[in-house]
Amino acid sequence: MTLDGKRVVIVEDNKGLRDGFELLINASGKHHVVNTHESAERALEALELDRPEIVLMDVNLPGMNGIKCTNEIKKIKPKTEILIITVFENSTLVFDALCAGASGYLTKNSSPLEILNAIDSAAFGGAPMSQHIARMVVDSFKKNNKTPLTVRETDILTLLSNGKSYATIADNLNISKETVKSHIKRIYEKLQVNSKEDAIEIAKKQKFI
Amino acid sequence: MTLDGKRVVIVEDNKGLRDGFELLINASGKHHVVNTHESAERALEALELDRPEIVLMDVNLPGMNGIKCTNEIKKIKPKTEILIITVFENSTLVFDALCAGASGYLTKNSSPLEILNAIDSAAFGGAPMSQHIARMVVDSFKKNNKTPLTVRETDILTLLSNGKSYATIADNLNISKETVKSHIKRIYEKLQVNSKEDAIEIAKKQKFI
DNA sequence: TACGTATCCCCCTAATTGGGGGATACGTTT
DNA sequence: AAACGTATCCCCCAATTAGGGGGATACGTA
Repeated sequence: MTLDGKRVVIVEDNKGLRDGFELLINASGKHHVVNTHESAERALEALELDRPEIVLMDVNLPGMNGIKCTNEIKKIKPKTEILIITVFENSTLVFDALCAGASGYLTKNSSPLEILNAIDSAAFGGAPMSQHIARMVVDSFKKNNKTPLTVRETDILTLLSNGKSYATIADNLNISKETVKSHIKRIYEKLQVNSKEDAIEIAKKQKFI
Repeated sequence: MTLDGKRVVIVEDNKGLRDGFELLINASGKHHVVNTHESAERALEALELDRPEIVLMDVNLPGMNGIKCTNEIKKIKPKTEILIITVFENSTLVFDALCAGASGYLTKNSSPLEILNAIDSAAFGGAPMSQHIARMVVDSFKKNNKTPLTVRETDILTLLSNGKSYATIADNLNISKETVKSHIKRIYEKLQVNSKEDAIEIAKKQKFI
């Protein structure tokens, strides 16, 4: 497969790393770094001139952080691919970054080759992630198999947790509203709660739903 | 990094592919195939004897499908790493597989090297995915930046969509219940709905929340 | 100045929720 | 055969909630 060179911008406050990434990418001959910035604010100011197709973004920056910056860039130029490169792999940070529109998430111990591959991958519509991050993301979907709830109860609690009323749930499942009530009573018993809110909170925490 | 050989089981109804995968893995010298099965039912029967550490699982199987089988294996042996290998990359299928506990999702056009790498990755706690699948998964987190809702309104609708009552939302945000009501009125106006259920449905569909 | 945003208040009614008490039917396990 | 779990449906009742209507104040920005 052929690969056009992409316009890359680097946002990283550490000068050593910034220069290192720039050298690495330019030396590869595939892509070219059009600019580098030491803060999110500077990167946003220069966005229209830089016209990056790919941005390597640090998270911990002086002033505006990299996640907020990702969000801002996506608002202005939604097609920009943003790769987070950071030492932190805190799960909240990872999911916040992805919600903000980041296309990938690499840790700074990635090898030069991995970083170049990640840029290629992003250029081709992939989502490069460090192994550990990828597992974190995939695991976030995984349901707990040790649920005390029956399939029917799980269905009903899931609908309830999506803001549906008893009537709507009954309608969706083609059963009577009274049946829904009965199931919910059992759910509350099993989870040892006595309100919708508590049931949802506990069930989500334990990934029953 | 060193790598212990893993016990691999293949579940695939196509004999050609099944034998091909087996040959590939055994020839690599890293891992060994302890058994292969042409159906989910057979694989489950043999689970205790096979004691697989990694399972390559097809989705389209005669009888029980690969996703249901993934769920069953995870119930009995939660530590088993299951890699889905299929021609289908329908998004519902991908997310169902991950919810069922699959650790990775590869498409059948993956090269032999990619498949071997995926097994290594799974053995090391990664989550191997084809580029396109990875992007699908990452994109599922992405919020729509073109929301008509303000930050405050988005916060409130998010809490509402998690089953919270006006009172709880007010409490969480340290504002009066009347303020919550005001915001919700504005949200309904903007989304042109007049109920919680409709607002949540529309907002979710458009990834405002 | 006007607009959007965020905050708070009143009134009112209908719908919803949750707790209590049941019942029937079906399949599995003891 | 009896007990259990599951799924289905019904009644009554009280408190809370949701939604619609009408406001107000304050702050910052266009």
